[in-house]
Amino acid sequence: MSYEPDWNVLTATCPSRTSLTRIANKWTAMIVIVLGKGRTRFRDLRTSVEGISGKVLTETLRDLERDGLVSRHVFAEVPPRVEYELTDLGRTLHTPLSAIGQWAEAHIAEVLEARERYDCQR
Amino acid sequence: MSYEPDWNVLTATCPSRTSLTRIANKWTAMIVIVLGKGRTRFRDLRTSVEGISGKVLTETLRDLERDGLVSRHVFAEVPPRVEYELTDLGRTLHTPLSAIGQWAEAHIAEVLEARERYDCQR
DNA sequence: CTGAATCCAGTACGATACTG
DNA sequence: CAGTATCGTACTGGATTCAG
Repeated sequence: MSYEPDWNVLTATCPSRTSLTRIANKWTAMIVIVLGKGRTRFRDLRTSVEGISGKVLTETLRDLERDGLVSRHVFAEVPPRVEYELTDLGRTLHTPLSAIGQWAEAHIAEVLEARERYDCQR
Repeated sequence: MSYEPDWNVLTATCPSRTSLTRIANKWTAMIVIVLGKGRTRFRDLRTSVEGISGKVLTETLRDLERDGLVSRHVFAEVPPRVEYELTDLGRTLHTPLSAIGQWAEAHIAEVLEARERYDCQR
């Protein structure tokens, strides 16, 4: 009922394409996967998502907040503490995105074999 | 049974991270979504995935082929005809990736509202 | 600790021209 | 038609520094 067939991610100018661009992204995927475990502070996200820089983490979280997928909770403390959490909308995205992460982990052996086959062959 | 908990996309050096990087990508998502409908020639992919350049389409298809997700079928004709198709492995990825595409289409209204709220508020 | 602001290298991507 | 090659540009993303 809420599905609107007018939206089509394959159409260059469709707004849903901009949304796809944001969520079909490795950083978004990993952040949402971590946030799926519960409310998390900035620092812990930084260490959980290995290799992400502070800049990219901040920017990605801002974008996710703007799109209504993540909520930001600031505590008036010293040192400051900021926690991030999936919104209801964000939670609906958690399942599909963690499916992607699990696919990567479950099928990496086959992918590595395929790469070796491809690379040798030339 | 086939799930290997040693693999973890959150670990920077884990091979599964490289696989995630490839598949958690807008072009990959759209190409796999189109290929899910069946074997497709290069030109038709080019027009189905609106806005993709020939260069990026070629490069992405090569990478997908290398990872064993897509197979390439060349016909010795003039003018040349090349068709692409999901492999068995690629087909296992089609469901999660089209779920992402459908999420983008199904929830774009909420996302747009959230953006408006966020942007006005500052 | 959070995260804004700079600076800069590397990459992604598009446009164009050209080949078989 | 299906590429390849080249080029220029815009964006991604890391490192560093600084402020609250």
